[in-house]
Amino acid sequence: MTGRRDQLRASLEQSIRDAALVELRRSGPSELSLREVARGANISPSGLYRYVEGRDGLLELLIADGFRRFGQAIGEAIEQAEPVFLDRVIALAIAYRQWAKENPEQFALILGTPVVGFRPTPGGVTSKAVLQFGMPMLALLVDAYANDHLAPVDEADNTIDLTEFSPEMGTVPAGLVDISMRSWARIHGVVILEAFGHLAWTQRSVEDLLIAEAVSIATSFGKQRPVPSKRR
Amino acid sequence: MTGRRDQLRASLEQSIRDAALVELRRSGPSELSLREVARGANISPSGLYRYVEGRDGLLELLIADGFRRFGQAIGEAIEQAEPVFLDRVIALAIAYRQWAKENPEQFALILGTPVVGFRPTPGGVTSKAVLQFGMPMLALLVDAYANDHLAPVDEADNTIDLTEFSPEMGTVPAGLVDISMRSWARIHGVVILEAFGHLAWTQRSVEDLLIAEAVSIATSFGKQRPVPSKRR
DNA sequence: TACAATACGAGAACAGTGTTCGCAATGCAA
DNA sequence: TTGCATTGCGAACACTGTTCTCGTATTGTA
Repeated sequence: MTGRRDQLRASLEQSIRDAALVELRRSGPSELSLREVARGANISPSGLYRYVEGRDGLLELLIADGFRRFGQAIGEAIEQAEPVFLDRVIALAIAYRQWAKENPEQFALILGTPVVGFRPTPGGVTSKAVLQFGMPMLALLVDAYANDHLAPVDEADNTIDLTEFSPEMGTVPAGLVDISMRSWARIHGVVILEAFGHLAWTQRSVEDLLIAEAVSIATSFGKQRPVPSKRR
Repeated sequence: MTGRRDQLRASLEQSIRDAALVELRRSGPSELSLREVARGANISPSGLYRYVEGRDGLLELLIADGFRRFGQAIGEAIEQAEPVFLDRVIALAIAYRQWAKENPEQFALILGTPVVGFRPTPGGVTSKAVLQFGMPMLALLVDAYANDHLAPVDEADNTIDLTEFSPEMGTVPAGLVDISMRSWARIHGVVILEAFGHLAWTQRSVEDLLIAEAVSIATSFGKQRPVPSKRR
């Protein structure tokens, strides 16, 4: 099982992962060069094909890794925040932006323009990672809903079966999924505009903008409670 | 002025534009092939360089064209809507999504992952086109504000000088620019998530989601007025 | 009209890319 | 030790963007 061959293979797989990440950070998603990765991993270009299914396979590796790390960062940020809906949404938003700023190439790789010719394998590594990514955000809402921190959700609406994606989540009211997607879209909208340089023309603080969005999300969907600083 | 040479040049320039658009629609932004465009325009690859400054120049052409057409589509949609804030925001959102769906490659080109190695020339074609793109959205808010359709905006806040970008707009309260960016981000967030396939896992209607966002934007920033269907 | 200047288009060439194929060497199990 | 699957490599192929050179065609001018 752990013969010499397996050890070498494992170590080389790691080298390739590392070299690919380095190369991604240097060149961006669409310019990622297989030959350059091979050089970084001290292997011939053709030899790379024993470990990776061409360029698309390498990208799938990086995409899965990106979703996994991004989701983990978000999950940790939410858990470390006070167990209050508003605080958690703000923590989520800030963590979302921070990860995007710290990993711009990987952020662009997983949530930017899809690399054409690449379709994630239905049951493959990517699909699983995408769920690991999305679950902390949905769980935040499911938790808040269970703890009665959310404004009433239309339960009469049909429910959505998520067991296929996340067994422990089970079935969830469709309204909750809508809220989740809308909240995600709002945070994502600000972050991706900034990440791709479309807010560069203004001097306004993007962080302030993002926090305003988070507060707005929390007050829109959360139970009304007095906010100490400002009231409108 | 309009000698034979100028005619040929103008016609070939058009051919190149057309061929580039066709090629973009076929292959996507990062795979756009200069040689393929040359083939489509019945010219040699090297001959293309008499008309276009390499691949980046060709992309700048397409980016400028995309921003221009996108902005125009949005502007027309807003003008054709009833001169009511809510209606106009909904029209904006729907037009935004529709253009993205009808021009997916160009949408990805102008608002997706930036093509690395490409930086828009400061005073060049692109910068101008970006403004043509953004102005209808900002104008929508400036108009609504002037006509007293908006909730009070903090005027004590400093104002932002836009004469550099748009002479007729002049200086605008910073709060208005913030609202504009936040509104844009909310619509953009939904649309780009859908465009890049991240909402494919759900069966919920993205159009419903988007309209809900538009309504929420209008009620957040607009003057309160009774809404016939639902109240919360 | 004749000429020089300019613009133009094409072809060859270069360095780079992803990918495939066959061949030798190596590790492993029988 | 023998047989076999795994591994890595080099060569090759068809591409790519870009540059350079070299005739040709068009233009403005003398």
